[in-house]
Amino acid sequence: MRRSHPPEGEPWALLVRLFFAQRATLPSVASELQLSLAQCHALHLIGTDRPMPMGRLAETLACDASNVTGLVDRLEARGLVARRPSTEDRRIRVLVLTPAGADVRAALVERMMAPPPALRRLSPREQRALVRILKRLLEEG
Amino acid sequence: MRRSHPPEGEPWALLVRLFFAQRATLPSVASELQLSLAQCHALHLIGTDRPMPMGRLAETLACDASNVTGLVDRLEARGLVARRPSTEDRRIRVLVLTPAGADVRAALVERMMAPPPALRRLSPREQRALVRILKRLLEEG
DNA sequence: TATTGTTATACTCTATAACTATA
DNA sequence: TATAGTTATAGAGTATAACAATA
Repeated sequence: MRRSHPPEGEPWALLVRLFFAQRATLPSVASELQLSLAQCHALHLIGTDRPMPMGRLAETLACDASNVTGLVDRLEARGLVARRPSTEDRRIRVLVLTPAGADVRAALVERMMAPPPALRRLSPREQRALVRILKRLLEEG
Repeated sequence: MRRSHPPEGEPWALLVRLFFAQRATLPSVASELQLSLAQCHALHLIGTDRPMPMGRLAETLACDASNVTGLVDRLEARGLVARRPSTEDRRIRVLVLTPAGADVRAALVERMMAPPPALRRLSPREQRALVRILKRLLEEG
């Protein structure tokens, strides 16, 4: 194996390890809620701030529109989301969460956003330093 | 929407945002190399330190063994991996990278591990602080 | 008997292309 | 003519259950 990536101690290598460690928990959360990863992602995006047209969901998920049709079909069949006609453009269908969908989404966000125990072991000063650094990392992309 | 998850400024919320921002780049790396995400993951795991029995790959990928059969079928059809009989237990098949597979894997790791430009904007002191904090976060799991 | 990997089957995810309704 | 969404179709990922070879 080539050693072209950064060595162990570099910050990025550590972040990647943290990503993978965290990524491993998402499938268990998903199966706990009887959702696929794609459904988790979609449910997370629907019903945040503003109504979600299907086209915008496809764009945000970076997938084809035809894919969203089937994805929403299944979420709708389970009573989690509903299609509503747009009042402005009759071609557009906006997605809304049903009460059941809002509950599942809340449970999902709850578990997804639950900080790992290791984070609580950081001192307040370390937590502030981490927040400051992460904000700088998120400034651009 | 319920506000049960940590508010914006909390370190974990920021890490999750960074996680999703980074995760969004993997599909483009994958399609660049003509690989699916599952194939990326498998290729990354095969050919690291020791030979990889199919059963251990299934375990590490947290998926069923029958899934690994098809996954390896396709990687093998593309000439990236090969099945070898185990010398110790004739039920076991171990996976090895072909030279072409090692090249693709190296390109994958190269791109996956490339630090984002934002990381370079951190001062050396910030980078050291980040490394120290991330090591503490990774101590346990 | 138990374990490793495969096969058969079914469902979900994903894309491309052709289509309908609307703009 | 262009756009939003659907349908048809195909390939990949995933799981369960039944199976063959080996332990």
